[in-house]
Amino acid sequence: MFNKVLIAEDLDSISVAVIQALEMLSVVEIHHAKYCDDAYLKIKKALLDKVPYNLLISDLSFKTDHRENKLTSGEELIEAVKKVQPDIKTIVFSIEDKSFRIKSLFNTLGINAYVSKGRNSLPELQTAIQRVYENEDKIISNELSHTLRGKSIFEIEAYDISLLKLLSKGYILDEIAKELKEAGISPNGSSSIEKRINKLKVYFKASNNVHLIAITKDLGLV
Amino acid sequence: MFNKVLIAEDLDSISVAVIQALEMLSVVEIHHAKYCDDAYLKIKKALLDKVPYNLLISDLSFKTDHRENKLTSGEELIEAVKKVQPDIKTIVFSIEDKSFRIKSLFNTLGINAYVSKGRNSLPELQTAIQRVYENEDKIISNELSHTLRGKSIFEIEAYDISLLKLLSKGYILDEIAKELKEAGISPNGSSSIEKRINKLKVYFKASNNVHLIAITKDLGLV
DNA sequence: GATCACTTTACGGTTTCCCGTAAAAAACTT
DNA sequence: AAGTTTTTTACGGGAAACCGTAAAGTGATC
Repeated sequence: MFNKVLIAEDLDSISVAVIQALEMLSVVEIHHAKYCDDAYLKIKKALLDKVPYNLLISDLSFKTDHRENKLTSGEELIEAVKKVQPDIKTIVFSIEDKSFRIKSLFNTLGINAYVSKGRNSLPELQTAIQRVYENEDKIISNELSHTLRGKSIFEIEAYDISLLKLLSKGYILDEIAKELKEAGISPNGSSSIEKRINKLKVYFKASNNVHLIAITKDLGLV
Repeated sequence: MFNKVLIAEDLDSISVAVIQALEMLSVVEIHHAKYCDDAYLKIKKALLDKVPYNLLISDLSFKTDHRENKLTSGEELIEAVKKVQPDIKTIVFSIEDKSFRIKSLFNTLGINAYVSKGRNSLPELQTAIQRVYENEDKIISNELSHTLRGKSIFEIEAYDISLLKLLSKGYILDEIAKELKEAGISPNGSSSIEKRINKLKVYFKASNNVHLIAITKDLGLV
């Protein structure tokens, strides 16, 4: 089993449970950080001292408070950590359950497992740790695996997300067109953008732009 | 100390920690429900058996899954519980930190304490339980008390929330007017509604309706 | 009950959204 | 290379949002 594990989790109510779960797996060294910055520093320090961590278990969202932090999310933390220690194993333990976001965690960050906080997540987390230790990869906890399978024909792409983001910032069509042109993204004619937004409205069964943003906000796409 | 306490919390990672915290306060009977419906049934059953709960500690948001549930949120649960057992003490333990929503919990549901899940929430939860036991009321955990003080001049009322809710459902002005008339809420002239939405746009610095909904969604108002 | 302050509603003009159609451009086929 | 399909862009008309102003209603005060 892993002998040195770091947990990045802000909620104390969750971290105590995770620590307990790790103890049951007889991990000897279990460390915990409440802020991403702290977690990053611990990993760098351990690396310098030649006693690096084998595994990082991280949440995605961290509450903001009085403290100024460079790294504010699990994504940022993992990205930064992988730069200094590419061989570290990573498990994301988060409440997030939107397939779009989880997929991108595997693809862009190369995490080893994703466990969704839920009604039976502690055992799932334990088996995920076990399987990652045995060098398995791309592990998704039970509760989620079904939602990730049922994929829709119409795949939401990064382009659609940018449109939704710009819309949610209050931009009007012409402004979005201008923005995309400057960013070198195409299609960028206001008519095409209009059409694409229309597709999104059909797909999400939204009756207008306001409705569309409300729905996609709920889904965590923006 | 309370001798019979019910915890309504879906995440197992959190409930084990809360149970532990209660044990430290030497609560003898600690029960736990992962679904609002289960919690409600437990409370009703205990009441019938003449061994009622003294305290309910509830989360606000519960994940949805395959199971069909009547009660889907902590608010609904507390409202239902208070109808069958008005004297029960209630503490909300949630990640929510929007002053508007917390205020309404005290005012409309009459909860006894609110503890925000955070970096030091377990001790805060313990003292809250202690103080509720000593018949103190309207307790707000440390981390939040400051944010609730700094109040704005323009108070967002329930009326505004309904407008935003209807907007986010994709309703157009005339439809909103119609809806409000049927619900007996006034003002309900489309012009007044327009003006009110305009005030909200100024207040939230939104450039149009889409932007407004994006912002208020982020704030958790809708 | 007349005056004043404030709220609610009505109305009109401009802008943007919404939606269909069609032209232009690009990509693909043979 | 010519034809076909698909994607992108352009255009136009009607609906809704946007924004200012004016009228009608409401309530408090004296």
